[in-house]
Amino acid sequence: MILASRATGSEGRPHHQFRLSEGCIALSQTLADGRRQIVDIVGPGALVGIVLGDKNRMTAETLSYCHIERQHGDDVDKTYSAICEAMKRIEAHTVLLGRKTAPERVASAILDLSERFSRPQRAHFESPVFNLYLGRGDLADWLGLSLETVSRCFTRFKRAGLIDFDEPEIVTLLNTPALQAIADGAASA
Amino acid sequence: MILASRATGSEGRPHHQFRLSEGCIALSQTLADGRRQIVDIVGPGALVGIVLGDKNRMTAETLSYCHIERQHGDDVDKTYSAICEAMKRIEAHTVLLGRKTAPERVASAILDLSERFSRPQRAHFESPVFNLYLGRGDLADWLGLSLETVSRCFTRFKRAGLIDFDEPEIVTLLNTPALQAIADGAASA
DNA sequence: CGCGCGATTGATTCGAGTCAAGCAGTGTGG
DNA sequence: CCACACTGCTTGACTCGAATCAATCGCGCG
Repeated sequence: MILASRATGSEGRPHHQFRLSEGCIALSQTLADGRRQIVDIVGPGALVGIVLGDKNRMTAETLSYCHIERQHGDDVDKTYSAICEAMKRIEAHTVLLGRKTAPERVASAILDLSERFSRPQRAHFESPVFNLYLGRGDLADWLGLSLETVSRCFTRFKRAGLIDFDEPEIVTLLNTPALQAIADGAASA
Repeated sequence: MILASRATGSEGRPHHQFRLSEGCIALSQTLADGRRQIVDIVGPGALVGIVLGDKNRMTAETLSYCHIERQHGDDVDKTYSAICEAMKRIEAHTVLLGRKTAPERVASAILDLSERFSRPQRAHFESPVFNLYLGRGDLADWLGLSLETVSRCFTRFKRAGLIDFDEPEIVTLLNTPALQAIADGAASA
């Protein structure tokens, strides 16, 4: 499914925003020769359409069943805090893309997505399990890597006992602190 | 000069924003081991403090003499369009960091900065000259490259007759379309 | 002068990309 | 039911672009 990117009026600020209440959406841009970069992954609670901005050539595609509700633009405080969230995500991602190594990127992504898409845990002592809505190729386009490199990092983390997965999209976190250390650039592998 | 990053109220939306009327400011984040990433370069007319968001650990440093004026937060339309501009900049930069090669990044940066910091041209047939407010190291931290790679790209463009410079911070554009082609990933070198 | 800082240039290394199989799961049609 | 194609993931061998390491240069300054 492709969403049209018309959430705003012709020039001024938008009269309403769209809030994603359920699901996962990827916003991406593509260069002339086909190189693709996913600019943001939108999860439940976030606004679709801010990142789209006003006149940006941006493609949005849903990565799951999605439910979007209209939020009236009058709720300025709510909108403002959602914009701040989006900014924070993109800033953090900028650092990731500019300065982190491949394993650091993948660890960061796993932790980020696990927080935003974690399934309700049955018991508090269970390891958190979550659904990666992105395939390896989408992850690559989000993290500025190649599909193969992403895959290699996953198997490396799996072999190191940091994560586990049987189906490649359903991931269990086995050692969150170690992953965090890698994501922060404090650990070697 | 280091600016404190307190432009907002404790939790809600800010009561006022700060608009940069003159000069150039770099907003950056740094990883534990010292790797630095400049997240945005703020030029005249743009708001300082949006990108800072609410609770972001972000360093702002001026790269020139700067003049900042307070803009009251009530001017929502103006603020909104400034936010859109900032979003556009960061989105474009995300694509740059994730998917562009070193020469493409440098060409993009030169064109971006030339637009935002071009000196008034004496005559319309003159080649545009502008002041790079960033040194090679800052450019590297902005473009996700090493200082040396940035330098090499500059000399490469100079030898190819695309740009010229005597002092390394004052650049003349000699072939804007070719630079644009490189920036867009449509040309090889 | 001698020092320090920023930029340039060169030689070498290395991380991630590319190219190329191979494998499992899923669906389709004979 | 099986052969076949197709899609997404994994794995391995090799290449290459950019990082790193290391001089060197030029300039401003105490």
